[in-house]
Amino acid sequence: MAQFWKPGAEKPQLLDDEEGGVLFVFSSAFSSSSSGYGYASIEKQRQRLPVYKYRTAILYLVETHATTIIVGETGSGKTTQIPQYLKEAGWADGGLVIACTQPRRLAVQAVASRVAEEMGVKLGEEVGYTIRFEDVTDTDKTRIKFLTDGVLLREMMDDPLLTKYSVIMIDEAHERSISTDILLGLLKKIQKRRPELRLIIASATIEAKAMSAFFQTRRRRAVESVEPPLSMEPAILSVEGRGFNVQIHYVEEPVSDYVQAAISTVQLIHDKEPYGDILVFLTGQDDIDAAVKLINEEARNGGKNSSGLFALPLYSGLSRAEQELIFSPTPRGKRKVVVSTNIAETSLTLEGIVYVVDSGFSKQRFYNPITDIENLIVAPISKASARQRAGRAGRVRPGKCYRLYTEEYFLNEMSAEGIPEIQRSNLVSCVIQLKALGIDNILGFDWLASPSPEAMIRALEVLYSLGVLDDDAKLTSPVGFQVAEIPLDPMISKMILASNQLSCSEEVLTIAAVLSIQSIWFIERGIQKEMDEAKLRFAAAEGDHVTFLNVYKGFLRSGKSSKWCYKNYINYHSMKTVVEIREQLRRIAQRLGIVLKSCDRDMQAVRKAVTAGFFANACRIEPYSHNGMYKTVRTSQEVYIHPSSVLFRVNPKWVVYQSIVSTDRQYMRNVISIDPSSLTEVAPHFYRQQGPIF
DNA sequence: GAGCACTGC
Repeated sequence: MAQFWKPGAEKPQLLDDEEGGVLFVFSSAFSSSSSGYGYASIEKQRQRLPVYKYRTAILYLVETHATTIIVGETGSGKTTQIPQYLKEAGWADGGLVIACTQPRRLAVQAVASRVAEEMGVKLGEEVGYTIRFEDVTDTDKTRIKFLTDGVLLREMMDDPLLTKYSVIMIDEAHERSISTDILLGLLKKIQKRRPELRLIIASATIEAKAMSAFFQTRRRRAVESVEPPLSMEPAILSVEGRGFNVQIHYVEEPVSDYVQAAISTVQLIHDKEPYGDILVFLTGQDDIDAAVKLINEEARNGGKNSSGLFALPLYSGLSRAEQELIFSPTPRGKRKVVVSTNIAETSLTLEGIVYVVDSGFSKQRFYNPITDIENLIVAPISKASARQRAGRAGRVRPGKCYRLYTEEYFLNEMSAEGIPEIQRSNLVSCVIQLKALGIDNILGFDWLASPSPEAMIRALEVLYSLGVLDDDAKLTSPVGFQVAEIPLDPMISKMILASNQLSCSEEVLTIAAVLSIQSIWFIERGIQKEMDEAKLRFAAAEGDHVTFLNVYKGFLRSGKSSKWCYKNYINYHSMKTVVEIREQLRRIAQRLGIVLKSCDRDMQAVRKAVTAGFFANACRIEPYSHNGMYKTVRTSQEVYIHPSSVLFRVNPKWVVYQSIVSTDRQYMRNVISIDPSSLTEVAPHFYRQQGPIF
């Protein structure tokens, strides 16, 4: 491990961290020159951040090491300060740019505007940001650029060595999103070609050792031609956070029902503890709605200990108004309980939380490459997640965290880190992106965590069947390159390409945009009947895809009205996103030479285009089936049409689906009826191999 | 008869 201290400075201490690894900590503040901006109060605030006393150390490490790993808890100020330190030290001189990536759009925007404010510059000039649909940068002026890691990956398609950047900081690396993992693998490759490029990997947890081992190049010797010599060995620096102390409580015996246990714990806190809001982590909408109802009923029925207690749900599917409720300050004499999914673990930060109740579970995605199905499964969280959850209690003052599992379980059974997303997902998009960047040997790629060979092979098979890869697993021309250019699931991209010859690109672009978001329907319990009736107003006999076209037309006709959406139980937010994605796709399609044409009422063409992308997901209803059982053509799996589909209970003989959700049954989502002859027509190579099926 | 969370030229 890298050992460094600045000559003449106090020698840093080596400390054992709690996982038994060695960390590098500086024991006293380093002197730091003022940056000279005329904002005294902001400058003072900056200096109060924990990261400030490491300023000189960070700059020295970045100068002398190709890769610097910074472990810093929330509140250390690393995200906003380090890019500024680098800029002040001259890393953006000569027209170069300092990049800092985030996994989420909101974080990119928030951090960029904060940094622009601190520097006293207009956002979009010296400090800018880029997220999908929004490029707030100026090619000539922007020196510090915040962006999502997905955008940086896309930028590599045009500039594989990312030559305009002098330093790239990958933030929140511990979250291990697919994009982060791919990016880190590629950046390691770039480093070999561009030794002058500096990487900073910022992570909240002590995964630093694994990360450091990954960036350890075989060539251990330093590059000595430069001064000071550049070490290829990663440096690790730990920066403390600024959270308050959180006292952890465990249950003595394992609980059997964590919803019930969470409710009792909330009541216990309300009964015994001083004021302060409570955040409860459960797994999904079902659990959450049930818990909220029970807590509020107890409070209303005048349970003597429950007065003043009120509970609110929090999950991604909530409307704007419901979300605002959660962020409004708690009235005096009241105690707010927010019952949330994982969304409150990383994406949203609630102020005023003093108590956290942690069920120890979350819903996680798992991919099975054999069946090619992604499942959502309630699974135990990792120690890292548990710490993150606990930390939510210490933002305003010292707090308490009640874990609904035993200490013994936490210490001995809970895994240190979660399984990285790349090992839990379908890899088609990831593989095509690597192929487009010229990485031909996917199996031999230098992964931070290697996906299973089965998953990689499955992805290669799917891409081969789509005609995106050839026999040598190289991108085909033009189809492969075109599909890679479109920022969507390759099956959807293939559907768009097919629409060109079928003269229905206008319709298919709309369908593609809708298929690439979660759902356009507004979801609320208790009003199912009204919602179903509203859906019937748009329902098309062909299936969900054509229904989406009807909704989109209606939305445009209403003048993109939010009222119209509300009246029709359609998610206004989703529709706005659909319009944006469609516009982006329209531009890309035109660049790819796709002629924008409408097929008017000829839905045959639309069905054929959908089939050209999703032929591998063809299903036939079981003969004499009275419960709507289908079998997939490829693997003969039992599947059913999802109750949210307009084809639910309609059960046409042949369908293709977009995806499968797996609960007690395997449900097909987004289903369209097809003519089986079109399968052999659009994918003869695929259906000839499968043997006689009709 | 039913939905963890993010994200992309």
